[in-house]
Amino acid sequence: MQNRDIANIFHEIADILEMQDENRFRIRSYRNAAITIENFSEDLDDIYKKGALKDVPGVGVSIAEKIEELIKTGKCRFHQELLSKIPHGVVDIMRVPGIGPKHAMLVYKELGVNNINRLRRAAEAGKLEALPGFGKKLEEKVLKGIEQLSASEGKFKLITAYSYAEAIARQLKKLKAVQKLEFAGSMRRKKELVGDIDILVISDEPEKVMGAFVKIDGIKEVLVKGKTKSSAVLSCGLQVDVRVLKKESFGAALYYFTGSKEHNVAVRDMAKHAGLKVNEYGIFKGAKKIAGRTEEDLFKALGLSYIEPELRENRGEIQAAKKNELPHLLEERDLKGDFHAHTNESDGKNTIEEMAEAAIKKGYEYLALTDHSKAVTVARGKDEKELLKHFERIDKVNKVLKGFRILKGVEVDIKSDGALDLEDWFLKECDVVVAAVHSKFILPKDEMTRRIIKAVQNKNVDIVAHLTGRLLKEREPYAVDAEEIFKAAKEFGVAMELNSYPDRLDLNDAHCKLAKTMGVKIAVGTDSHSAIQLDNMRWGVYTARRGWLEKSDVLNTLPVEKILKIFKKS
DNA sequence: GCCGTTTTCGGCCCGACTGTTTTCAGTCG
Repeated sequence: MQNRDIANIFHEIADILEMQDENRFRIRSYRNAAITIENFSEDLDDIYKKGALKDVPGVGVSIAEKIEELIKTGKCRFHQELLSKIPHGVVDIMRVPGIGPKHAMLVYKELGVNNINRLRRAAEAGKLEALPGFGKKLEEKVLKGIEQLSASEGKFKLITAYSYAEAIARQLKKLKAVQKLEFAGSMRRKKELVGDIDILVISDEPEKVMGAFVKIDGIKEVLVKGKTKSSAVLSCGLQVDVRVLKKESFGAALYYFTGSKEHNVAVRDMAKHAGLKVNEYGIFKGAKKIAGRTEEDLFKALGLSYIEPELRENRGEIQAAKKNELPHLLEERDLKGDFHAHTNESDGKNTIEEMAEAAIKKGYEYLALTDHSKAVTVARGKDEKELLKHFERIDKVNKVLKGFRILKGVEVDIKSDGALDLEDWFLKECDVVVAAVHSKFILPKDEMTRRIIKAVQNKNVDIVAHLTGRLLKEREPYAVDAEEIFKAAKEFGVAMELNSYPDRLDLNDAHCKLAKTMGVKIAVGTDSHSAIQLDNMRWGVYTARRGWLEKSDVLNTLPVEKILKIFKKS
């Protein structure tokens, strides 16, 4: 049973308890546990075997027992009992915007509505209007909500959200009334997938900003329009929230609306114990406001060092900030090169020269060209002989480049038994060997893990690329024991790639943090298939930052001589 | 149901907007 499945069950337990109007703190416990589990990089299965379930934050006696039951039997009696009272479909109803636990329970009890389809029929028949607490407007809202639900199902890749958000920001910034504009929310925290765009604006004329926002290009429907807050849905299904604030409280609002919710709750809890109140207008000691203008002021007032947005997930950053032990996060300008790029030799678009030129423009000292090996036929992979010829061409280009070096590399395929697709004598000739899986994604976890570890053990391998093979919103990660592979990587001095391709971001943030604590070096690479894609490094750096990585954790912050020494074949 | 530099019991974040209501409950972030 995967972490994801266990988390889903705890979410559902929380949902049902909510509908039953249970103690809200009990509900929160299940919710917290679910959130922790879905973000956990280690498999609960393994933690259970180590007997360490209760070390997981938010997991106590009761939840640990349920996890054990789920791992052993695949089921949880408590969950089943709850479901016998309130079926799946009723819980689903709460996904309709505007419908919460109270309304969902009401329509189930009064009208027997037990799924979204029936809810729609009931609304269309005008049956909701008559219910206590409902009315004509709420009924209309439900119908709209159901429509919206199917349109906006799922989240958006960070890169997609950015492209929409930046377009909206450009339009809003044209207004004189807009003095300052910032993105907040999960987008500012650089989560790989985001559910909506949060925009904060400083203005003394909020009506003008609200008025202009709801008329912006690309808006399909306005959901809420208030004095200082409006929400709208774009035709792509992405929701945009805009809030207008005064200068004096902008820092507090930016902090508040950046989240995460879990981080905010923990910080406000801490502040409360210190006799302070934190809200989106500032920090208050009694009635007196002691901070609010900037985020820096806020952290100071809270006795914390500044926490970068990417870290605000309540994963230990608050404790670290108290002790002034936060990491100094990686920045894009720390990077001196890129270890993963393709040319038109295999499935890339550009030539050796064009790729080098683009890397030089980025200010890099080196770029590894790592075309595919022969087994990856769809990518026009090459054999040893062909790649040697390719290397000769690279040598020629290198001769005329000054202060820059193209590293001769390959992305060698890891075959299903863990053997490499190219012979050792050839791999020895390479400056950089990147190894990766490109086929048979469906192997059982232990086989896949063994397969990759076997590649790690090959003396010529320097980096393992895109460990889980996931494609965001398209392909699930394949089953693999990251911790075991990191152990091997540490032992054999192999680096793990953080693939910056915006659809991959593989390793993910949790993997990065785990690798760091295990002392495994990370290579941030773009896997570029064209010159322009070298700019994708940005997305990898964001994920690295979310994974607490510092300059010293990342291999391609080193100068080329050191890199060559590290990669030197023995 | 979880948790502990005040605690093993008594706490557990905070405000805007909406709709259905005449003062507030529900939902959302």
